[in-house]
Parts: sequence; structure tokens; C-alpha cells
Amino acid sequence: MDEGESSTNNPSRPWESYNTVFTNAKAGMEGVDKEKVQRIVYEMSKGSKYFQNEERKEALMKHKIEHMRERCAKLSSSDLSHYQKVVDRRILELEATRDLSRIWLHVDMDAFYAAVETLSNPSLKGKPMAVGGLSMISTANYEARKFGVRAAMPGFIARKLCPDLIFVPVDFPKYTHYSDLTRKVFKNYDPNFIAGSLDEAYLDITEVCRERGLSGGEIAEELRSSVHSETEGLTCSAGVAANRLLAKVCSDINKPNGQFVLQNDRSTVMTFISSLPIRKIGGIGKVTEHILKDALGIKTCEEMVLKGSLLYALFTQSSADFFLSVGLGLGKTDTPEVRSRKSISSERTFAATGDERLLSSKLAEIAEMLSDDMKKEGLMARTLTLKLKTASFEIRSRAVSLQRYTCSSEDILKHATKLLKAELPVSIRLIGLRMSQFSEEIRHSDPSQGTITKFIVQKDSSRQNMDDNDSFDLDASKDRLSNDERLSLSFASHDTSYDQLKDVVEYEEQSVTPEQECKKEEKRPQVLEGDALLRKHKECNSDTSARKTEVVSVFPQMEPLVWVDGYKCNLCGIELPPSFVEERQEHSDFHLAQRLQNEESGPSSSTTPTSKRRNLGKEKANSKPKKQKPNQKDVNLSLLVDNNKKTSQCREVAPFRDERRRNPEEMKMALPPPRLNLSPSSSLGEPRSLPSMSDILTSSKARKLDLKIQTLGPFFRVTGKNADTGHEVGRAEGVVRPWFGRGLVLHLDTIRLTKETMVMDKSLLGVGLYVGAVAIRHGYDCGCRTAQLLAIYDSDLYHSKLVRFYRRIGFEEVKEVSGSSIGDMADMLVWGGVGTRMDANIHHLLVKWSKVFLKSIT
DNA sequence: GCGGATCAC
DNA sequence: TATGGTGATCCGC
Repeated sequence: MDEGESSTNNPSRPWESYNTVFTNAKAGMEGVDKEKVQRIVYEMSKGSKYFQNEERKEALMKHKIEHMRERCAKLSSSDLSHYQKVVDRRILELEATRDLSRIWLHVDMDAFYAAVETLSNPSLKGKPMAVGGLSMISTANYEARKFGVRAAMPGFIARKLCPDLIFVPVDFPKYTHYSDLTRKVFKNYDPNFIAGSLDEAYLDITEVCRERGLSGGEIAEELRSSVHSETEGLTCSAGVAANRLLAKVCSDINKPNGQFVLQNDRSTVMTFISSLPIRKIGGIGKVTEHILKDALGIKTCEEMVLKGSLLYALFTQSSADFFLSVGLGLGKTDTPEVRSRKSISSERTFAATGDERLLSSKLAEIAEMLSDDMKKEGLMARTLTLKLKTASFEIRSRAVSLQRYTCSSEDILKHATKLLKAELPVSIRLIGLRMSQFSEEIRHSDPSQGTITKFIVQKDSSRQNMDDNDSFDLDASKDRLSNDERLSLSFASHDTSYDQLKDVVEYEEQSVTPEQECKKEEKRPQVLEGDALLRKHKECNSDTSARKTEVVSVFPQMEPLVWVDGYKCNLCGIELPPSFVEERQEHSDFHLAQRLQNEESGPSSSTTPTSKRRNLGKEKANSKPKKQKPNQKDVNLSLLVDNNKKTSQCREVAPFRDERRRNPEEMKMALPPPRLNLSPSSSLGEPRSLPSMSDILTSSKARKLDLKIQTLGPFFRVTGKNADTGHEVGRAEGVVRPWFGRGLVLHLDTIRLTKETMVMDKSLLGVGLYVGAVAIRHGYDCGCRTAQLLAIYDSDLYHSKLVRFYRRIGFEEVKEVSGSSIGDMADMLVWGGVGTRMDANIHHLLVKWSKVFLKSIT
């Protein structure tokens, strides 16, 4: 830790001596051989998993600081003068909120747990003692602190520092009892006091002071004395100041068994705050302290104001506001609303293990504990978070939001198990479960009950095939092609207003022999981030002749799909009654997608929904999907059409394009207002616009990624190639089509990433995001509002990863297609499998991604 | 809404 | 031999 500064006993700067006290003598640590403590702690930690993790975290912090420095160095003087204006304005605004009319008192019990234990066992008095165990110490008494023993220190290290240390196990009921005694006292001074924890509280003593004509200091004396007698001997320290933030700082100054009063006048406050080290402020911890100190040279609260322009340039507005108000000595003065809990959790540490059965049983125990706690509190919640600490001390969390509120251990365990399985195999030393998003009594309805409005279909739409629908032509405004022309052109380049797309490669230009294609077909690709699965790198798709022929042979088949006898698909024989309008449309899509697929993967592929892995014939409809090894699968999504449909009667043929969206000016107006929040990546508060196709492509080039989009009528294909090797590393394909009254929908059939992706970009969102972004932007340019997909459920592990991946790039789960309901049947017929249907609002996706793509071009 | 981090006690 | 549990919040996806 830092060496204590020279301690001038300047009464107006008590924190300086306090600071000395803190490093040297706080809580009886005077005379501690800091060097020796430091050395022993280091010796005992060195090389351990814990230690390694600490090193990792430290490196991360250094990196953060370095990054902050770089950004700081890039700020121009005009940037700074701009932010200085922001600061000046903000200071005025904040200053206007300053309230010096309240008197706040912060009470903090001295070494509370240890003191209570000594109270109930006087023989401990005078002996070094710690509450806790060999793994962790909660509190140490003053005798122990002389040896350097401190709270949050592992017991085995403490014992090394102080071999005679007595360990007393924690006894919360006992502490709660004494805590209640203190609170009875607090209540006499402020019935609405805020209990921070068992051993500390904030009291607004303004009224008591006024009523009794006593100063804050006098009240503090009296209160502390009262606490001492009511608890039969416990001592506490107090701080008195105009707001809670300052009072908290003050209560630490003359600890233990002391108090400090800061007068309620502005200049006293400013003097007090000016040289106060930032670390003394609640909310500024080790990391923030380092970042501010090492990157910006801010060590004292005063410098928060002096360097305010840097803070506003480099941090979010809310962070900068906080820092600035700290620098001004401002803090909360109101009596806050009663805050209800927002989550409840249970977690346990154990000997690290990777044994699935052991972990399962741990998980079950924790689910049980959590459920019990919830029942005791009468809580129901719908978001479950699994927390893991790996053997290497890495913390992971995985969450799901459930359809219903629950507190049952069965529900919790069921979903927790899913989450856990998705992480295996992994060696774990801690499992935790947390529930949040509580139900409110007011809202009794099930939040999951999205309106599954089923519109009654009165008339079968006989036009199921998009072939006869001109609105699918992606380039309706110019040189519309006849069917014949389309065929001869094969996958024509998207006309594109983006020069970056000029280099679109026609399939004819590609050169891979059918032999190569067949060989490659055997190889299995790897997954995203090495975990998920993938399609092999360099797909068989690159065959020229085969593809061409395939295209020619496929597209002529795109005559309208016919429902024989009104209900039977003429292509595959599947039966769908006329009332299943949407399912029929999706089924039709399936055939089209399948053709596209065949065109790519060769003639050997079947063309019916009952083939390949999407196969889930009627006879298997209720059976569990076959488990496959992850590495045998593609990352494969199927985009569904929007589910909220109207009857054919209501149908309007949507214009192919929403022309409004083609107008850049109007497009801007449709955007959300620029964020006030000056986050690190926002440049000078300029309004953000959606990433254009050019933005995406430009940005991708910086990553050595060549993106191309090809279209054929409503179909599109996005390919991403490694700019250096020319190898394909990812692709997305699908179809754009109108949906009744809903405009156009982007139906993405597949997104695949190859093994090489890993080499190019370790980021999960890297190549996949770019490929997806081009597709989504394409959909946007076509006027689509919605995109949907099906994350195929092949195994717990794989499925969960897939869903998580799509969630991270912005899709949301719509429903589970599990095969358990009649409604699922149609989905299964269309998609040939079970899984999770997910969708996304295209505009939202672009907004969400804008930073990624706009950042890299500025 | 999710996941990682930070913070406090 | 060996480094906690609970809850909140913020930030960036």
C-alpha cells in the first residue's frame, strides 16, 4: 500500500493524520511491521491459483489504465475546452443542489463481531482473536490487528502472521441480537434511520438537534454513550456532516470509539474535501482509484474538479457526475425511499471439482437453500442467474428469464441444471444461484403471457409460393429481371449503392471442383469460440459448375407449391390443413431454403423437410431430438417469418421497399436522440447514426475481412473471407419476403462460421457479427423490420451456446419449440427440429451495433 | 436482458 | 492444503 504522507496535524485536515492512522495505526495497527506482513502474505499466496487470478486481474487493470491513457492523450485542446464548458455548467447545476440544512450522523460499530464475541466470552479480552475460520476472517480484534491480521484475510495467512491467534466461528444470530440493541438506540434519534448493515447506520439528526438545542457532536456523544450502555460495552465511532457521503468519511476518522464533526458550511466542507484521498470515498475502490490515479493523475477529491474535463471526456456522464459531486463535497441528504430488495441468492464454495454428479448435487443443495429463503421471504421471481467460480477463480454468470414467477426448488433446479450443463466440462469451486425480477403483488398476471393472438383464418391462401410474387425482387426499381434472366445470371450481384460491394464475386468466378467439394463435405467444421459447432472451413459451396447447374436445376422447380387435395404438400407429402396459413407459408419457405441449401451442398442432399438433420418426421415428433456431438453440427439458424399474422383477407401486398428508409435524412430523424451520456466511445457527443452498409464494410476491412453480398431475387447470401488468405470464414444466407400487413421480413436461413474464424478473431462477436450485420443491413435496406431464426436444439450444451450467441448479438427468444404442443408441430414440420425461436427488431439491432461499426471508422 | 466488473460490508 | 457470502450497481453489449 501507499506510504503514509507526512502527517501535519492541521486541524482543518484531519484526514491526513487519519491517513497515517489508516496505514499505520488504524484499528490498532500501529507498530505493525508492514513490510513483514506484506512479505508473508506474498509468500503464502505466491503461485496459488488465487494468486494467479489476482495477477490476471491486475494485468487487466493495467490494460484498462493504458487504454485510458491513450484516449486521454488523443484529446485535443478543443475537445478539452468543450468538456470544460460541460464541467462549468455542471458545477453550477450541482452547486445549486447543495443542501447544508441537514445534519447526518454515521455510526459504525468498532470491530463489531469481535467485540460481540468478547462481550459474550470475556476471557478473550486482551488476546488476539479473529472471527471466522482458516479460509476467511470476517473481523479481527485490535490485539490481532497489531500483527497485521485484518478482515477479508484468509485465516491460514492470519495464523502465520499471528501464531497465537484465536479463531472464533461466526455467529450471526448473536450479532443480530446486538445489532438490534444498537438499532433501538438509533431509533430514538431518527426513527427512519438507514441501516447499512448489522454494524452501521445513517441517521438524520437534524430534528433531534433542533428540538433539543444540541449540536451534532453532542448528539453523537450521547448516542455513542447510549449504545455503549445498552449493549453493555460495545463501542462505536461516529461522523457528523451535512450529507451521508461526508458523514461516512468522518466516522472513520477517529475510529475506534471516537467521532468527528464536520461543520455545515461550504468552505469547511471544501477544505475538508480538497486533499482527501479519493479512496476514502464510498464507491471508489481499488480499481477506480488506480484508474483515476495512474491514468489521470487524480489522487484527491479536489483534483476531481480540477480535472473535470478529463472525467467528462473519458467516462460516462453518470460516472463523471459522481466524481464531480464528490469533488464538490456533495452527497445525499434526503431520507431515501424504502428500498426493497432486488435479488436473493445463495452460493457455496467447496473443493474444486469437475465431477458432474458432485456438481449436480451441490447445485441441488443450493437450489434448495435458495428456494427455502425465498419462501421465508414470500418471494417469487422469474430471472435465474447461475454463478460459477472455476478452479482458477474465474467468475462466470449465466442467466435465464423464465416464463413464470417461481420460488420452487424444482423449477430453480431444472433451469439451473440447464445452465450448468452448458458450461461443462469445467472444474468448479463455487456455485451460486440468484433470483431476481420479483413479482409484484399489484401485477398478478403472468408476464410471459404475450398475446398469442390467433387470427381465425377464413380462407386459405392459395398463393404460397413466393415465386409469383414480384415484390420479392430485390431490385424492383431497376432492370427487373425475367425468370429466364435470373437463371442465366445465377446469383447476380446485388446492385448495391455501396462501392464496397462492387467486387462482389459471381459464383461463376469461383473455382473449386466437385471433387474437392465432396472431400470437404466430410470434414466437420468447428464452432464459434471453439465450443459451438461449425461447418467446415471452406465450404463445398465454391464449386462453380455444380453450383451453376444446381441453380439452374433448382430454380425452375420453384413453381408454386401445391396443396394437393387442399392439404397435402405436393413436394413432400406433408399434410397441413388450410387453416394453418402461417405454417403453410413457413413450410413453403422451408422448401425454398432447402433448395438453396442443396444448391450449395450438392445434389446428394435431400430436398424435403424430412431429410438431413432437420428431419423430424411425424413419427419422431414426440421423441427427443437425437443427441449429436457438437462438432458434428453446423451452426445453423433458420429465420422464421413474423408470427403475428393477419388473415389473408387483411393482407396488403407490402411495397417491396419502404422508401422512407432510403432517404438518409429521414432515416436520421427516425433515430433515437443522441445520448447525453458521454460514454468512452462516443465522440464529442455527436449524434449517432445507424451504420450504413459502407460503415460495416469499411469497418470489416480493418479486420482483414472481405464481405460480399449476393442476391438472387429474394434470396441473399453474405460471405466473409479472410482478406489475406481468401478463405471463407463465415456466411449467412436467407430470404427477404413480405408478410401480410407487416412489411417485409428477413428470413435468415443459416449463419456459419468456420474454423479459420477463430484464428482471425477470437471474439465471439467478430466475424459472426459482421456477417450478420451485412445481412441485417441488407434486410433494413429492403425495408424489413423483423428477423427471425430457429436455434436448433440438438443437445443441451450446443443449444444453450447457440441461443446465447444469438442473444448476445441481439435476438430474443420468442418461444420454445419443444414438440410438446400441437402448435409446435407446425414449427417442427417447417424447421425439421425442435429449438428456440428467436427474433429481433432490425432497427434495434442496427442501433445496438452502431457503436461497433461506427467506432472503427472514426 | 445478459454477463462481467466493481464495490461495500 | 488453503482466499467468503450477499446484495447492489454500472457498463457495454
